[in-house]
Amino acid sequence: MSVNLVIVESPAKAKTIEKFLGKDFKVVSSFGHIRDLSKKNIGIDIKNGFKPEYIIPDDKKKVVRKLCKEASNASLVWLASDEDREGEAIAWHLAQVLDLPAEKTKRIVFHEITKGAIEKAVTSPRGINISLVNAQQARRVLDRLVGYEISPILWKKVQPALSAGRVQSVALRLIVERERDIISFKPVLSYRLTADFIIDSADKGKAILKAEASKKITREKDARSFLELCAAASYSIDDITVKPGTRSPAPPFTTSTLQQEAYSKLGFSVSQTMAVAQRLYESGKITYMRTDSTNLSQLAVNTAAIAIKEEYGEEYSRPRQYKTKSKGAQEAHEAIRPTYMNKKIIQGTQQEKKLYELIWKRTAACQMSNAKVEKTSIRIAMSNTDTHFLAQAEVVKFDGFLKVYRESSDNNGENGTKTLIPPVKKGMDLKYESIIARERTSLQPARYTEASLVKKMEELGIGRPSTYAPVISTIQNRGYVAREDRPGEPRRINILTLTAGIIKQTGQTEKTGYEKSKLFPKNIGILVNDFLVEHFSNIIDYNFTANIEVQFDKIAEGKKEWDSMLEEFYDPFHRRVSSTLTEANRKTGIRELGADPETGEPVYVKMGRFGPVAQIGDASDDKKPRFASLLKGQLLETIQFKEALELFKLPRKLDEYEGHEMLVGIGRFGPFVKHNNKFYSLKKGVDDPYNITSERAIELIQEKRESDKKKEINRFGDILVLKGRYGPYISYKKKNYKIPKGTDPESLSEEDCLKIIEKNSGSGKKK
DNA sequence: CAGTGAGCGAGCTTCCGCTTGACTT
Repeated sequence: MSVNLVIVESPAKAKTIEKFLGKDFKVVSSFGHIRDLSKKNIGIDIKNGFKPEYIIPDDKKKVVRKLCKEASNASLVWLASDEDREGEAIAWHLAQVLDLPAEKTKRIVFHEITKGAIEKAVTSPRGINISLVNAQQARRVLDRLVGYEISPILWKKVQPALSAGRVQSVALRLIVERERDIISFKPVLSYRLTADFIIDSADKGKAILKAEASKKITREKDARSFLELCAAASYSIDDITVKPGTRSPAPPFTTSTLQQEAYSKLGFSVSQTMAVAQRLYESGKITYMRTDSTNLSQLAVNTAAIAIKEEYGEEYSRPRQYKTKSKGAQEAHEAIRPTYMNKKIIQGTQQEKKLYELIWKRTAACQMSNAKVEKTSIRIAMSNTDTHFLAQAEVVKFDGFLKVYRESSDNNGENGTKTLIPPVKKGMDLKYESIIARERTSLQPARYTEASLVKKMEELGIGRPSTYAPVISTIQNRGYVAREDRPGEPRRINILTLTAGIIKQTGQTEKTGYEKSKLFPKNIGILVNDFLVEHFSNIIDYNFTANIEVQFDKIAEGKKEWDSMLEEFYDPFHRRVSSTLTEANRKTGIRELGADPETGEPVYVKMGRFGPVAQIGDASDDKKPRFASLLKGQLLETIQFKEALELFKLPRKLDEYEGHEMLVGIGRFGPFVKHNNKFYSLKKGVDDPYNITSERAIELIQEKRESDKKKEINRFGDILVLKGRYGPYISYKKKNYKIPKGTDPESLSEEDCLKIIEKNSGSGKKK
């Protein structure tokens, strides 16, 4: 009975701590929260001071049973959940559920998992801070009220199974508003004026000095007259300035910055990063990966200094501590760093190695010296005008942290001036080799990537490290947004080149609007957002979370009662919920685009039951309107009249072939020919469903039959033995079955196949 | 998987933050 029981949130943490504390202590984990609001009704007794109805979720019952048993065997229980709002609540729920008497219970906290920190924590226990717990309850209840009162309105007024919430709805709003910025964006044309000057020095030979003119030009006419001026001018260097500067490293990783850098440097999605980091954490290679803190333990700072001096030399080491500056940070953990800085490389999968290396480098860099740079700018005057050219270069004099880590920049458009500056002197005369006026367009606002959305959410203080990845999944799962690529469109760029006094005009095609893995809003997402902006503008205000956080802080400080805070919020909120339910119209996003040239009937687009549709004519007793689904990527908001009419040209009938009609259409997987109930895909970039001929369709059918024949190993009536991408398999009545390992697919008889099918369909539970 | 576009209105959907497995394909 003389055992000390320590309860922490994470099992990996429990394992480490147990080692530090010795055999008088048993350390177990609660696996996060052990109780939550009931899902029945709303889980809150609103009329009774917002009393929460807590239940233990099914997947937590086993843990709780175990904790109960351990607690009853212990003489002292140490609640060591994190030192933030959620952690305090976990401790409180544990005390409640495990029925721990006050004299048997101690609350301890530590911010880093080091022997010293834990030993110190044990010497200074405290009680549970009920004000902090109440702040968490207020947070939890408010989120439930918002989510569970608004979502059902969407089911009635927009579509079933949709959702709204304090965090997800703001994330969605960011994406929708950015798309609108792009839609209304008008590119501004201008000319970029660059020159290559020749430097001829006796000892080093010919070199090129690249420079850009100070002038802003928007019209081709002006670009041409400027080049004419250039042709007549003489050039000389009239000023050289050299400025020293320093660059300092970025702070160590938090969840959000890790997600951003893993995305841009390694191409990991946000959820992928978290999954890989989780494995590194569980195998003891890195510290906890869900954190908003940039704090490093003293131990980490010291070991980093040793590792850096050993690897790069004394002059590269510069120990630093960082202060967290993000909004609403709760600082329960350290920054994300390697557990052991002396391990630069680890064993593991490719992904684990890459992510670990990234974390190691970032951590090392933040404990390294500043880089010293020298910025040189050279001004080149023209003899016949005030306009001048400027050549700029930056030379790294001492690399410092840049030796291991360079943070990726957001604006991937501008490529920094990497030009080396040849030896030049003030007053030197120059000759140009070429001067180019190149047309360019201003860049449209950038669509969010998963990673840049996380960055924005963190700036606004919405979401927490543990929820960034899930929220991004939610808005995709609801069909509000999709991660997509866009091929971009070619655009003709005008170029004027001056060489040897002669101006030549040429052109070049550039790709504009190319997008890779960006978040695009979908029609239903836009409708939901607009509905929420219209009826719940205060909830999806970008400052809503920041404002209520101030209230939560007051509760945490004991300066405000949590039920009265909720009442102040709920009364006007619920009135708005009721009035929206009775008054708001159904939201379909309907737009009338024009009149059908054939019948004169109105043409609409709107959100239908199965997605966005175009419609010709109105429904009446004797007439049905015609419908056609919008194509993937077409928005109700931007689709043009002509594009809508195009949709009605499909499906299109072709000639008969082998006694069956051929039909061309566009389905979920793109354009197809349907023949005798079988589907044949059109070739991407080759065939066009609006113009494809019967001859070409027959060709496609025959090609597909040929390639299917090659896949076929054997056939018994309905049962097919086929060669697939992942090896041989059996196909029967549109279902596929794995062939057991070590079986020769050629030798399978009909009976064998039936056995396999029977065996595998018996256990096939469908979700 | 390649359509549908309506309804008598059953019964369901949904939030945010803590934390990891338990299941198959």
